[in-house]
Amino acid sequence: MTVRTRFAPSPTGYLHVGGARTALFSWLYARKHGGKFVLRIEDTDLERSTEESVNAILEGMTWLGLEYDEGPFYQTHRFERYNEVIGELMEKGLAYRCNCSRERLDDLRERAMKRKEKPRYDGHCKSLHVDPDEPHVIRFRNPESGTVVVDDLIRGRVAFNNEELDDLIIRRTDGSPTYNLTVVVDDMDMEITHVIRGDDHLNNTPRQINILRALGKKSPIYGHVPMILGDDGARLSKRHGAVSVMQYREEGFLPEALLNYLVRLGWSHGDQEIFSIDEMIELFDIDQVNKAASSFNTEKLLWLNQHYIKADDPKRIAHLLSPHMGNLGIDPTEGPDLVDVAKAQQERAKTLVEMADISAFCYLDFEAFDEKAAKKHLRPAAREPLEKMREALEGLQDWTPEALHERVQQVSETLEVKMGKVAQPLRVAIVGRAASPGIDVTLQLVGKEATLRRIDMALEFIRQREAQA
RNA sequence: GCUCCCUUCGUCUAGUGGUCUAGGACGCUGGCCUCUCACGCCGGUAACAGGGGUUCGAGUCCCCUAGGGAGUACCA
Repeated sequence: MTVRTRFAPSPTGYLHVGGARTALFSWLYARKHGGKFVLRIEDTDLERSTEESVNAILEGMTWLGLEYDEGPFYQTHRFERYNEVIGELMEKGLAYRCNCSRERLDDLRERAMKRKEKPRYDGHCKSLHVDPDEPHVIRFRNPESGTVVVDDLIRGRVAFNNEELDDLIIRRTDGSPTYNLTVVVDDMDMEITHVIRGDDHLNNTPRQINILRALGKKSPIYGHVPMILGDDGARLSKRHGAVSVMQYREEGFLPEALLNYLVRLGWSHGDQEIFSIDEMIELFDIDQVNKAASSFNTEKLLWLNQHYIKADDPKRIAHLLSPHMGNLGIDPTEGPDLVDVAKAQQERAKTLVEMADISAFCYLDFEAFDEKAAKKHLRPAAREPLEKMREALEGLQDWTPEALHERVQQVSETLEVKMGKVAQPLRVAIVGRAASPGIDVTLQLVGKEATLRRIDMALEFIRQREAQA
């Protein structure tokens, strides 16, 4: 049997991390077993579905590299097929027309709640004849007794009593099919073998199995993955910051970091934290996924992101960094090679946005020195070291880290001070802040011209300070 | 309300009856390294929701309680 899994989002918003993880698990399962991964867009809710959402979901999947083998299939293109199946159920007496008014239904629900019972449709129209020409919905005739057992890959055996279920609507008054019918038909037609989806669907599963049975089909294997909560343990929502996958890209995250974070949320392989895509495919197993919901922890994602930034090829980092430099109004071709910058900053940034921020000095003069840094390092005592450095650098032709390092060292030896006494003021002078890569590399990236100009700025700053004192 | 699901450090998790005075990771924190920041290295902090059973022995099996979550739509 060839494994076939699917991801079936409804296009009512962007791709969020919960959906992305479900898609990842589904994708991994298919990849692991040499199967196919199908993408299906569940857009039968014509009111809420939008094309922008479809595009946002597709974009998110592409960014994460979760490529699908078939699809995207759109449910709105398959209404004819759904009606065919509904017709089949009608013919076999497994579905019936119902013209109960909303008022009657609301009343029914209210009374059941009052009696402390689960609200269920009472089957009022089950044995009545409803004229096909008058407005009506079609309901599925759910078995009245017996149990439905779901052997869930993650939850284990879960049993439901048919008494708890009611005759659900499978076609609306406007003729459109409803979710529980379309999933069943699609999973059946697309020959989905493993349905891996969010556990908010666990309660729907027995209904779907019943429809499948009525159609004389075997049900697929289910795996209901728990949901993801926000940092605070509450349900993930917009107030938790980035929940949209694409927003993580904008915030400077690497797709492999998000993927690695997501795969470890609810799943583990011993003590291993870092997984390449190939390792995930090899080691992941859906039945080892935790049953409990887990909280999204941005701190750990940040750590993983830094790990991947550190480990990646500087050329790729530079490539990904480029647009973030652009966001700061910097054209990276007008200055040092961005690859060298990336190489110098790889160990210093948790995100590409942060890397762009701490690298801007390589391309642009800053407006002002960081207040704290200037106060501490651009003081009168720094004037002499800076003047000496300026002299030492002005005549330097060989602007390489080695030569630069030597000059800084020479100046500190001449002045008989520790290297920090020279390097720190110099750093603040040319970077504007107190932190940067090694002073030699920093000098190299800034370049001779800007270095001398900025040292002069710093000296002027110190002079003014002396004048004020 | 009713049905279903869940419960190990703050967070992600290991743990499938004895090797658990509960391991790893993030975070936080002490130190080392050091021209700054970061990286790296060494150390510390912190958990089996509560209560009953079963068993020679329970984080691990069963029951109850509590607390979370989902569903209960002519949404998906």
